[in-house]
Amino acid sequence: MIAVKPRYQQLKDLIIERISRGELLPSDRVPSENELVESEKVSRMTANRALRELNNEGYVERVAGRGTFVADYRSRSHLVEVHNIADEIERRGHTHSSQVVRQSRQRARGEVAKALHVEQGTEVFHLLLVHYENGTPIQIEDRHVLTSFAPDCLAQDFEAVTPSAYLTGVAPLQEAEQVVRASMPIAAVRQRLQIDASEPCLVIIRRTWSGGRPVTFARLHHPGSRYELTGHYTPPGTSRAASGDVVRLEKLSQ
Amino acid sequence: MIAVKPRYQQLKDLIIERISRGELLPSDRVPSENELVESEKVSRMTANRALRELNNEGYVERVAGRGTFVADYRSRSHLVEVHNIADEIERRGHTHSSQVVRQSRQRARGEVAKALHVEQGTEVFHLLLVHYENGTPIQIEDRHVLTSFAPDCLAQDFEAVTPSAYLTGVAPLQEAEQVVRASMPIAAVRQRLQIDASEPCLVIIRRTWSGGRPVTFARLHHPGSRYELTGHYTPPGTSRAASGDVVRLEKLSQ
DNA sequence: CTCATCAAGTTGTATATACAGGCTAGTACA
DNA sequence: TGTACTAGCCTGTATATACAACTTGATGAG
Repeated sequence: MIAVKPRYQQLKDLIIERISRGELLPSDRVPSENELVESEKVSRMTANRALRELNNEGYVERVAGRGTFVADYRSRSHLVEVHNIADEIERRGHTHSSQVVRQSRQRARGEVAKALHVEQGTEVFHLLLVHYENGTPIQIEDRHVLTSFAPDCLAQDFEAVTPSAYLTGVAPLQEAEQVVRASMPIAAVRQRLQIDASEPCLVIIRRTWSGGRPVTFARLHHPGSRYELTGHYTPPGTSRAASGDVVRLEKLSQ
Repeated sequence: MIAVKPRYQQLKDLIIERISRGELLPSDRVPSENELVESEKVSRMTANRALRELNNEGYVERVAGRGTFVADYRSRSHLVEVHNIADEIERRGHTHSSQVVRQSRQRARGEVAKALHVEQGTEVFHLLLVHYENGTPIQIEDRHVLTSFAPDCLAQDFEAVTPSAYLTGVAPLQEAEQVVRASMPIAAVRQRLQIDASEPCLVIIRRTWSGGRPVTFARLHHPGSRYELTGHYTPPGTSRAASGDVVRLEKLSQ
């Protein structure tokens, strides 16, 4: 695209860039329309359009009389929905805990190498955790992460901060792809989820991009009898105006 | 909400209303900005904002130099993603067929009445179909529809036109809610899907609204070994501008 | 000290105006 | 006949201006 972007788009890019770089953190104040008029030499209507669209897209929250503020990741349902399993459980009023089974450096092969777009044998981090809701196993998280993306991955305490929360902090998610399946688990999975041989698993296989390339690949196994995936959709035109709170895809986390 | 809506929102509502009523059909021309200036006594910028937002929300397509046109339902990935199973299968280059097992009037009770917000015992339509991909069963569609929503439901040939396609034609979808589960099916389901007792099902339970109230409630059973749900998400700020084609939730159909 | 009032800054909306650029149909010209 | 061009309509953007409504903090009266 050689054509110059319109001015309002340049303003949007400018602010998204500052947010992505962590220069502006959630709930920080974003330059007001009049400040943008001065600093960027645009008319107020142009600044208004930029901030208004960023608001519609979920990047910022605007309050008449107060100002414009960087939206909390949590409320950014347009960006990849960032619920980690811990939040999800706590929102239900239950207690979350997790146990790290494996946290190691490992050579990617087969499916993993392919999913992460790396050569067979490339070193990646491997995490294996079991998440519990009120002491009952609810998810096995089997995750591979690009070493270049999160170099300090081995030093993290993932029983204190979930991988999802950690990875979100390392860099903003930009794209996600997931597959949901129903399947019978192997014995090792059954044992960790404490389910019997007749119970299926809801399996989510998720790949997440940042900076244009896949950075993490996760397989999440859930006991079929204790977990379900819910989604709720409302089109922008209708209830956006009415309720103001649109949830696009619940429980899609990193 | 007693407060009057802003003028640009009134214009949007006006046009959405015309589309919903079928007065404006896909690819029909929508009044131009200047026509709205005259007929609605607004400034061009206000008309511009209304049409621009309708464009962003997927209701219309705009072409500089030509005009504004009602978008094809199919391309409205913002509204509830309207893939019916037949399209999905044909896109894979396979052939779709279906068999109607039951198509009747029935009294709603229990879960169905609750889901559709009607009294126990209210008459609703009940559809039970099996969908096949290349002759192999891929989905059992167990659907209940409000009689007031689709009065001619019993007269339809659902082996020719899928319920999803029919219902989309009757009125536009406005809201959808779904739950995805993995579970072991009962014998009747196993038999219809031609699977053995050790195979789980991916079950989608979906409720769809139109005009502010639930109009259809569907339970979709898929063989776990032959079906998976895929989703791909790209945030608006990033690839919207880049690719221009954002798919929000694949395979979510009515 | 407390409460009411007010000023300043902010967003939200609406209008008038202007120019650039895309598309189409009809016209003029060869 | 056919081609080039242009007038007219369309969207897309940008600016200047105006007023309303909301929020906060300061100021002043009681």
